[in-house]
Amino acid sequence: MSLRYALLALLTVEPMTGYDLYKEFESSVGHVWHAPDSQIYPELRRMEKDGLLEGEEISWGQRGKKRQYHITEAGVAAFRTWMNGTLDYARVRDPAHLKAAYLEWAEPDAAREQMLAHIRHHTELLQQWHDKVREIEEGASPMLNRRLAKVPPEQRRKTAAFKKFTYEGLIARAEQEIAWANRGLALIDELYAEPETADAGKS
Amino acid sequence: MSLRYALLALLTVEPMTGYDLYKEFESSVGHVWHAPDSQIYPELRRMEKDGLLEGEEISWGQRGKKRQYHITEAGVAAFRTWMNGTLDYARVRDPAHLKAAYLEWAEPDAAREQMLAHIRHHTELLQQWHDKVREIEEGASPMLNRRLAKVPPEQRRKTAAFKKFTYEGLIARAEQEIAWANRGLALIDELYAEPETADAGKS
DNA sequence: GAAAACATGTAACCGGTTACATGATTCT
DNA sequence: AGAATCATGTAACCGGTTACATGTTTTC
Repeated sequence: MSLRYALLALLTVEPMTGYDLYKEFESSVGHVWHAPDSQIYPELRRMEKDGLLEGEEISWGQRGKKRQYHITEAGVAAFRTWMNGTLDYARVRDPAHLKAAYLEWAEPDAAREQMLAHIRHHTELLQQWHDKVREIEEGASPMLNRRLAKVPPEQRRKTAAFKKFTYEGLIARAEQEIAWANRGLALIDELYAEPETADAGKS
Repeated sequence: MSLRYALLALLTVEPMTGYDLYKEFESSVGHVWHAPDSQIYPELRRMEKDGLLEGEEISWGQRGKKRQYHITEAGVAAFRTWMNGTLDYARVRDPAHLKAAYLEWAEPDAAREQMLAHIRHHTELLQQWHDKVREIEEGASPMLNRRLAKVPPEQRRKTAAFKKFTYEGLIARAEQEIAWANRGLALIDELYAEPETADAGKS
């Protein structure tokens, strides 16, 4: 159900179309919550039916039109309620660590490749998140700037600080994952390249 | 589809019933991959149909019976193939960080409570994982011991090392999450308890 | 004129969750 | 005798993914 609140979060800034929101899910919010367009459009309809949003047909060019949604008071209240409530944490389900636990079943090169893939994956994320933090620090994030413009001055510091705090957490996590995978590479080397204990016995 | 491979991983040690496997999912593998019994039983049936397992009716007490599954050669091959292949990483979907990004919408106490809940959650996990590592180090893990007994001597070191490596990664992650939430608490205090800038303006 | 971007959906499927349902055995 | 544990499922639902489908507008 977090998709709904991610959408509400964005719509507290300004009215948007499904496509606008989808674009945001490919960049800003997409860094903490991903959603494909095929999930966004129907969810917006449901949210409208539930009174959290109001949609308005807007013409676009000659024949085209688009539907712009703005958040209702009920929507703001729902978002606030969600923000004040507690989350329940999902049970662990982590394919990378599941595989790591049985890495003795993989060929040494395949095992190394898993660790390298883990590093590549998290390095990419790290890059994105670093860029985001820099954007926030330089005041170069369009979405955040529009949000800040809407918010009373005393709140601006908080708004920016929590965004930065979020990305810093993600960065620390990615760095940890990279460090772990590097330890994995070292471990694989240690376990498989042992020249002196020349035990030729093979299974 | 990881459930299937988690089940195969366990069944490489010895034949088990659905209930045995379910118990393991509450303790050992459950730490990296959770699954409820209602998912395990039908999956075992499907795996049998796919030739990865063979089930055998075993009588239990007077009238009772249970179905014990053992892995087939095809099952071992499928597991090995999965272990040698690469994983694709799911897109980020992280409710805790999503909420953190908009924490200015929560009451200060609610914001603190989120951070405390984050700390509590990860402290619990940390506890479990530390216990697991200790168990591995002391050779007190029944499942791992049975696995080690089945494996050729040269492999034992690897088998235990990768388990420990996995848990150490989870521990480092949990510690990082706790550190992040503590930084969050400090940030909330800093942002909300600012006595000198007595800006009485409220929205 | 073609390609990229804007715009909005439906449908089939899949993995996972929650609730329901039942009964046997073993332990105290 | 009753509780805990062993044992095995079904069914409804839900959130998310992938594929399909279509058309407009803007940019090059």
